[in-house]
Parts: sequence; structure tokens; C-alpha cells
Amino acid sequence: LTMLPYPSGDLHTGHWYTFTPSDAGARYRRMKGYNVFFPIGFDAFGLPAENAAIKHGIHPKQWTYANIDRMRQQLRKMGAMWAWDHEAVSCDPEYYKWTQWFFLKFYDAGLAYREFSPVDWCPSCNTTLAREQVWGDDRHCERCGTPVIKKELNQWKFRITNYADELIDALDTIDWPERVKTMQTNWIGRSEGAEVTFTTETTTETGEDLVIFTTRPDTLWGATFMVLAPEHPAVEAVTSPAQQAAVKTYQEQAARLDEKTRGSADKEKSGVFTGGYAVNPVNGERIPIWIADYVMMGYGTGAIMAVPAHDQRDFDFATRYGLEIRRVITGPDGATGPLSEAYAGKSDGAMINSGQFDGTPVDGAAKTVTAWLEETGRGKHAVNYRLRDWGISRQRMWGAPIPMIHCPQCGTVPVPYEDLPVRLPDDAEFRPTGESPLRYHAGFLHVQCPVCGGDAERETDTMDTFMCSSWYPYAYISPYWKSGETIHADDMPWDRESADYWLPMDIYTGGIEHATMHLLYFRFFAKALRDLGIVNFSEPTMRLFNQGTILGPDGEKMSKSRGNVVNPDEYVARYGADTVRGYLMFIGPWELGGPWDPSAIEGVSRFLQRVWTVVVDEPSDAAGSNGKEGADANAVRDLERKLHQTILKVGDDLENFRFNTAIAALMELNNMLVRAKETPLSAQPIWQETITALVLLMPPIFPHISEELWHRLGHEQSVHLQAWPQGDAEKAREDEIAIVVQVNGKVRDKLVKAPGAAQDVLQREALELPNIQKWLEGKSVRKVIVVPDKLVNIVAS
RNA sequence: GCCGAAGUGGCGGAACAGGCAGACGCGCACGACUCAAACUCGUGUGGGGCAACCCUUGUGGGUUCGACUCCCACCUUCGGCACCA
Repeated sequence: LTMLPYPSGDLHTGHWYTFTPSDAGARYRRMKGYNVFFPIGFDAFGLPAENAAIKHGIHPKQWTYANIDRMRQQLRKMGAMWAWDHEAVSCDPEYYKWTQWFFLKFYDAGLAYREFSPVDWCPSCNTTLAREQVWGDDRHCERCGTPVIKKELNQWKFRITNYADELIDALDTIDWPERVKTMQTNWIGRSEGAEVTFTTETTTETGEDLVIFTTRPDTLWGATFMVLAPEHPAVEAVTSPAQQAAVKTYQEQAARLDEKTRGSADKEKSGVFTGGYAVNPVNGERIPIWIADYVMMGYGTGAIMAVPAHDQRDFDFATRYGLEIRRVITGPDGATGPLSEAYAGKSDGAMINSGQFDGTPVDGAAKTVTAWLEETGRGKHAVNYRLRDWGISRQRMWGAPIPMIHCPQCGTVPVPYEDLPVRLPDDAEFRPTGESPLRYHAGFLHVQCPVCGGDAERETDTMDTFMCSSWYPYAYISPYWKSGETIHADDMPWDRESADYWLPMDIYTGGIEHATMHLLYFRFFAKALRDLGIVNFSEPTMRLFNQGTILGPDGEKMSKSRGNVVNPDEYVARYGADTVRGYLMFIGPWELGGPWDPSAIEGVSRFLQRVWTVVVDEPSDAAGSNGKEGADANAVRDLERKLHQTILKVGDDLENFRFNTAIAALMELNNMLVRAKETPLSAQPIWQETITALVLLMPPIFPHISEELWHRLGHEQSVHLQAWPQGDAEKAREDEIAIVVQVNGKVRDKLVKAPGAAQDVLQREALELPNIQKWLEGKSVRKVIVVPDKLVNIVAS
């Protein structure tokens, strides 16, 4: 499977680069005898449709379906083997009926919840964005580039964090590119450490307990102050009357600052003293409590102990405000030098100034201290994640409605499964107002509460489109399952028997840009469905392959503004789809991408022309008249060998998506045939055998020309239904090998031998070569290395 | 700053369980065909040298009989993350 396209309305070179190699892989596997399911569909909800609709004044639905029609036509030009009869379109009510069904299942299972929380908001698109949709240092909207702002909204979220550990650990069980695994691991951002409870000295009788999170409990004795996030709920309680005004001013200032300023590491740290003090539970020390915006409420507990001697940020802060800096860990050589990585951990130093822990080696100290914290009730082992729960609410109309109802009597209640789908009205206002457009559609908004029957309102937010794309591969198996039927909570969302047969999928291809978005949600979804008993696997795809990006001829990303967009249709018209397919696969490794070179496509075009000539044109009389007896046995053997080498090489390359070298191998074989055509070889049986095999090696990459050639060779059935040729390793083997003879590592001569020559024979013959003798003159042989079938290296001095 | 990937002819790229660096293609040069051009076909094409030979896979070290390939340090480029405690 290849990640499904968004129906933007125009098929560009990138689509060709994404889909045609994937098709070649599918076609190859079909010829190898596998039962191959290669479906396609459209990820049809989303912002671009609304943006275009607003711009052109037409309904997103109209725009989207027109684009899908157009793209289907364009996609067909690629000549891919898609199972069009299993196509699924995510904006179809019979599709999103199930998207909503999944939402309800998640809600029932406690995986979906609603929370009032700050969200990233794009003021231009007038919608919330997922964290993954906010890009760059300036935190801009992935779609329109406008810097995002913070807004407090009631949001539906999925508890993806429940699966944080499994999402990391299960990466070991799947064959995915290492870089994607790394990106996901970093994105989830698991940190292990401890939560430690500090008590406060305040005007209140009992004092406030403040819990901090640290990854370095072994540095607890070095804490010289504490920092709370400005919005930490305990700030008010710990602030002394004298500091109240200053604290309030700082809080207001921090609240006004946007994420960009607040989140930038190079900004000079600022903060203010609360006037309150906390007691360090490990040594009873009284340390001042500050608030500072370099501590975020959203991570850990929103409170830290500051250890300036061993943390750069705390060090910067302490330096600015003149706070104490005290070392509790020595360096590798026992020295207590200035702040440096030697003291940051993983050194072979030891703890100092830390009471009974003095002398504990730094390596493992965090564990030792944590155990002691737990024993003595001072703290506990804790894990924190960078990953947040997945916010799926969107204040947009072109998405699957969230199937919930807000009733003044009963609260928030789910739409009964039997009432699905909650349909999008076709006549809704689509111009964004900042509130969900569906709020202004009376017919949609007003509904009877399914519990009490009273007047209620529908949820008017729609779902993030990543929700739709988290289950689409399963939808392909039996698209629009139970279309038009009433569905229930205990239904299966697809045909179970077929799903058991096809799932999980074997190979998934697509761009790396989805590493921490779609590919993470997709994995989460599979695990959630497993726990709901809907699927019996934990990972949606065993193998992932990320293709690279095709660039403009100038080596830059293709964009209209740069004027470097290559229109594939033009090239298809001029050279044909096969040439374009082949050229894209020939550029280089698929995972690398690269610039489109308008002159290089000629090479593939010429290759196909020559294949045509070799297969279709009759050899000249001169070749034929030499007769069968004229053919040299060595020449026959050479061609046979090359043929079998090519079969094995091309098969191996296609198996591993190495299309560039597969094409190079086909070119080599064809070049040999071009040279042989005007020789007696072309009257030999091996000739027919070879051109037949050549035609059978081409369909995955060149589906059209190979079909035509196959028929010209006199066959009736489609070439695509033929079996992949059998490569014979015996026949592919070289009869003679040029064994390199080196003197002191430099090639000086060669020995031509049959494979498997004995080491002592090789050594003797190598030493006897006149050329070698010349190089050995005046030297004595100290050592001879013989690598069978490869080389002889004579070490002499 | 941290994490990841990658640096090979004029260009895209081959070859890495360590064993002839530059497969295949583009481009270029010369030749054939043509009145001429394009197409097509043939030959050549990493650099230096008349030559024997010498040099060459980002830079500098190392391991090895032997390194594009392994190890260490650095440089450059491209991705991702970034005050995450």
C-alpha cells in the first residue's frame, strides 16, 4: 500500500514518484505468485477544500468530488494495478459513518475525553491545529504559514499517551527505517526520573506540598532554589505579601508572551522571587521559590528543583539572579571543576556533599537515590513523556462530525451507534468565523437528547483528518461496509474474514513527513483497536519504506513561486507513461529522491526504443545466413549467463525497491542483445529464450510496452499474468574469473581461472607471472594472501 | 545545542560480510549516415604523464597484507527536535 493522496485537484510529479515505484513493487510480487492487494482511495476531508471553497465560492464537497474525478483520470495514466473496485473516499458519509463509530468505541473505552485546554490556533485558517501541524521556530501553521496563537477551548482528545511506552517498545518488532523509529522515539520523548515532594514554609499552617520532577535525583543535594511555572496553581499560596505585586506583574507578562518568545532557548532567562521557601526533603535545607517562564506548566509537574552546578539552564538563571551554585558531583578525575559535561552525568565521578551518599559512583547513582527516596517516602520513581494526548477537535465544517450531543439536562452524551452517520449538511456555511461553521446550521445544531428526549445541541466540531486516515487501509478491504444499513456497537467495521486474510499489511510506502503524525496515529489506532478486540495485531504494517522527494531541475523543492514545477502530463504525452515511470525510478535510490533532469529522461527513452528494436525487428540477413552451426558456443554461454544474472539481479532489486539498479541491469542485458543481434547468435534458441525473458522482466516497471511486446512475441494472455522468470544460479555463475594479483596491495597482473582454484595453485601461478617477477625483483616475499576466486596479494620488501 | 542521514568523475549515481573504484545513464569529443542538421549507429571519456607509471571516494589520523566500506577526530550539506527539568 502507498499512502493515499489528498485530492488537491492536480496530479504532480511527486505523485508519480510516490506511486509508480510502489506499483512496480506490487506488480513484481504478483508475477512472483503472491496474491497482491494494491488499493487506493482519497483522503478527502481537510482544510485545502475549505480554503479553496472560500476562495472560489463553491462548496467544499463540490470542489472535492470534482477533484477526485479529475485525479482518477490522471492516476489512470500511470498504468498502476490499483484495485479500483475497492476504492474508498473518506468524505463519503458511508465511510465516515465508521470513522464516527470508532470515535464512539474510543469514547466507550475511555480513550476519548473532552478537556478545556489551551490549543494552538491559526488565526488565518481560524482553526485549532494539532501540535504536529505547527512548524518551525516561529511556530507557524503548516498550511498557511501564519504564526499560531494560544487559545483556550474545549477539545476532544484521544489518550494516545496511554500507549506511549508500547509505541516506543514495539518499534523493535517492525521493519521500519531507523530514522523513523528515532523520530518517533524522540517525539514520544520518554524521560525516566523521580518525583520528589518538597514541603513549603508559608503562612498557611500545613504548608503546600510541591512535587517536582527530575531526571537526576542524584543531584538533589545540589538544589539551591526551586522554580515554578508562572501559571502553577501553588504560586498564590507560596507568595509572600511583600512579593505579591511583583509576582502578579510577572505572571501577566508571561501570559502575554507567545510561545515563540517564551519557548526560545536563547532568550535570557527571567523570573521573580515569590518570597516563599521550600524544604528539601533530602537534607532539610530551606531554599527560595522562584517563578520563571523557562519552566513549562505542560511538562512534568510544572515545578523543578534548580541545580545550577549541574544544569546549564539553572546555571544561567542562578548567575543572573545571584543565587547559590553548589556542586554535588565530581568530575571523572575527582576534580570539582566548573560546569561542564564531565559533571552532567555518565561520568566516572562520584557524589560529594550529599550526606550518606558521598562517594556513590555517578553511574547508577540516580537509581540508588530513587530507591532510597521510595523507601523513605520522600519521592517515587516517575516517567514523563513529551508526547501529549491527541487533540482531534477542529472548528471546521469539512470533516467528519464528532458524534456527540450536549444536553442541558444530561450533559455530554454520545450519539447512539444506530443513528450513525451524523451527516454533514450539504448547505452549511463554510466561511470560517472562528467558531465551528456547523453552529450556524440550525438543522444540524438542534437535536433531541438521545437520553432524555429534551432539546439539545450537537457537537459542532469536526474530527482531525488524521482520524480518517488512521483506519483507511482496513476500509479498503470491504469499502463502505454495511452501506446504508443501521450499524451497532457490536458490529465489525469490515468483513472479518477478508480482514483476517489481508491484515496487517505487508509493506507500506510514503513520505517521511508523516513520521510523527500519520504514522504515529496509525500505530496508536491499531493498538487501540486491538484492545477493543477489533483486530488481532498490534502493528498496522510490518514494513515501511520512505521514498525521497523529487525536486525541480534546479535542485529545489518544486513550487509554483519558484517556477520549477515539472508537469508530468507533458512528459507522458511526449515519451509515454513507461518512460516517465522508468526515468523516475532510474534517477537514483528511491529513498533519496533528487532533481528532475529533463535531458536524462532521454536515456530511458532510448533504452525502450532499443528494446523494441531488439525484440520486434528481424535480424538482418547477414546474421541469419550464418546459420546455427556458425554460432560460437562461448557466445551462447555468455548470453545465457548474462540472462540468468539479470533475472536474479532484477528480482532481488525489485524485492528491495532498488529500481535504479534493476533498470541498469536490464540495460546491460539489452546492450548485450543489441551487440548480438547482427551475429549468428540471433538464430540460436538462446536468443528467443533471452528476449522472451527480457520482456518478462519489464512489466513491473514498464507495464505498457512489455504488454505490447509480449503480444508481438505471439502470446495471447496478458504479460502481467505471467510468472516471473526463473533465475538459475548455476547458469549465472562465471566460468572464468579474473583473479587480481597484487604486489603490496597494488594491482600488477591478473590470472584468469575457473572458479574454485586451489589456494596453493593460485599462489604458485601468481608468483610465476613475468609481470609479478619484475615487481618482485630485488625484494623478498614476506607473505602471500590468497582470497579464493578474488585475489592474490604478495607482500614483499 | 541534541538526535538522525549523507559527502564518490562535468552531472545523476554503481560497487560496501573489507578484495580490480567509477556499473548504468546523462553530457561531452571524434567518426559513420546526411547536401546539411536532427535522429540513429560506432569509438572514446576520473586527473596527470609521450611512456613505463603515478595520483584519486569531504579533511586529518588509526586498524589491516589490503579501506569508498571498519574505528577516532574534524569540516560541509540536508532532515528532525529544541528552556522537556
